[in-house]
Amino acid sequence: MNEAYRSGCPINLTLEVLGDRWSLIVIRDIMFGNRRHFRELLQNSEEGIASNILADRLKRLVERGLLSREDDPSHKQKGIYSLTEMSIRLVPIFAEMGAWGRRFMPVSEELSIRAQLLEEGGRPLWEDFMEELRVLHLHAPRDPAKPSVFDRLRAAYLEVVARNAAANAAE
Amino acid sequence: MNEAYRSGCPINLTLEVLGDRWSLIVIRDIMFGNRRHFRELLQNSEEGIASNILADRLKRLVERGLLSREDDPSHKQKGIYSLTEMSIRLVPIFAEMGAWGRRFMPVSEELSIRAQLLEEGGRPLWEDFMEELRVLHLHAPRDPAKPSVFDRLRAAYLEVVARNAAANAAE
DNA sequence: TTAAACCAGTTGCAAAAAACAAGCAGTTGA
DNA sequence: TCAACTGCTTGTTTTTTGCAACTGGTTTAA
Repeated sequence: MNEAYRSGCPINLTLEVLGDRWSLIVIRDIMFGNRRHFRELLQNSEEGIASNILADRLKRLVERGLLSREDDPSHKQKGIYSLTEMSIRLVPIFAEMGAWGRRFMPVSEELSIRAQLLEEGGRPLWEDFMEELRVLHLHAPRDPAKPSVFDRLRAAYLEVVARNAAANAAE
Repeated sequence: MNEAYRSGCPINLTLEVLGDRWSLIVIRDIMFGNRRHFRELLQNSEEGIASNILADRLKRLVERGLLSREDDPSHKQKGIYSLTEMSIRLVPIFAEMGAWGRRFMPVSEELSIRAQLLEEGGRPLWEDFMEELRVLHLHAPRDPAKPSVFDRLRAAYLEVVARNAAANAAE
C-alpha cells in the first residue's frame, strides 16, 4: 500500500525501482545469461545471491512490471521468468553502466568483454539486442536474416574464458 | 578494510559503488542543481534526505573518488563538494536513467523537463555538458564561445515551474 | 516402487543499514 | 552580544540484508 514516491524526478523514480544492490543483478543474469528459473539464477550467481533475497526481488520485479512469470509446462514446479518491454529497455542503462565500470572500476577481463562489445557497438547494436530480447522473452517474431547479438556476446565471453583457461593450464 | 568486491563484472562493480537509494541522488543534486554545500544539499532536497545519511554518503563518495571536498575560503566551517572526472562521466547513465524513468514511471513535468532535453540532445549534448561540468568542478578552462548547457537546462526547468505557478494562480 | 535428487521457495535469527528527531560546538553578521 | 547559520553527531527505532537450515512437493533413475 506504500505507493507514495519520494519525488516525481525521473532519476529518483528509476532509483526507487532499481536502486538496490540486487535488482539489476537479477535482471542482468536473465538478460545476458538467459537464466530463466529460480535455481539457475541462484546457483550460477556470480555474486552469490541468497535464496530469500532472490525470491523477494523476483516477486518485487514481477509486481512492478519488470519481469513476468509463467509456469513451465515441462515441470509442474518450475516457473519461467521473462523480461518485459520495461526491462528490455534497460539495455542502454546496462551498456552505459558497463562502460563506466570498465573505465573506473577493477573489472575482470572475462566479465567485461561483453560490456566492451556493447560499448563499441553503440546504440545500433543495443537496438538489435533489444529486438532479439523481444523475440526471446516476448515471443516476438524473429527475423531469420539477422545474426544474433546474444550469440555474439556469448561467443566472445566463452572465447575469453577458454583463452584464459588455456593460459592457466600452460603455466 | 572491506575492499573485497562481489565480482569483477562491470555492472556489479558500478552497482557496488552506486547501487543504493541515495548516492546518485546526492550526485544528481550537485550536478544538475549545482548544490555545493552540506546545507544546500540537505535543505533543498526534493526527496528529503536525512542529515546522517547525507553525511555518510558524502564521506563515502569522497573516499571512493566520486566527489572531492575542499574548505570554503569565505567561511571557515563550510566545505565545498565538487564532482570529479569519475562522477562527471556518469552523465550518460543519468541521461539514460532519465529517459527510462520518463517512459515508464509517473514523473512530474517540472522535474522531467531536464531529462527530456538531455534525451533529445543526445550524446553531443552530453559531451558539451560534461565539458562544462569540468569547467565548473575541475577548474578546467572555459570556452567562452560555447553557450552553457547548464544554463539551458536550468532555464527550461524554471520556465516550466513559472508556467505551472501561473496556471495555478489563475485557477 | 522406492529412494535420491531436484524444484521453488520459506522461516528464524543476527547483523547492518536507514529513518527520524534532537542536539552540538564553532562561525558569522548585525 | 546575540541570533542565525555552519557541518555535522548522537541516540533510538524501524527496515533491510545475510546466512543457514528447512519445507512440501516433483521428477528421475535403480
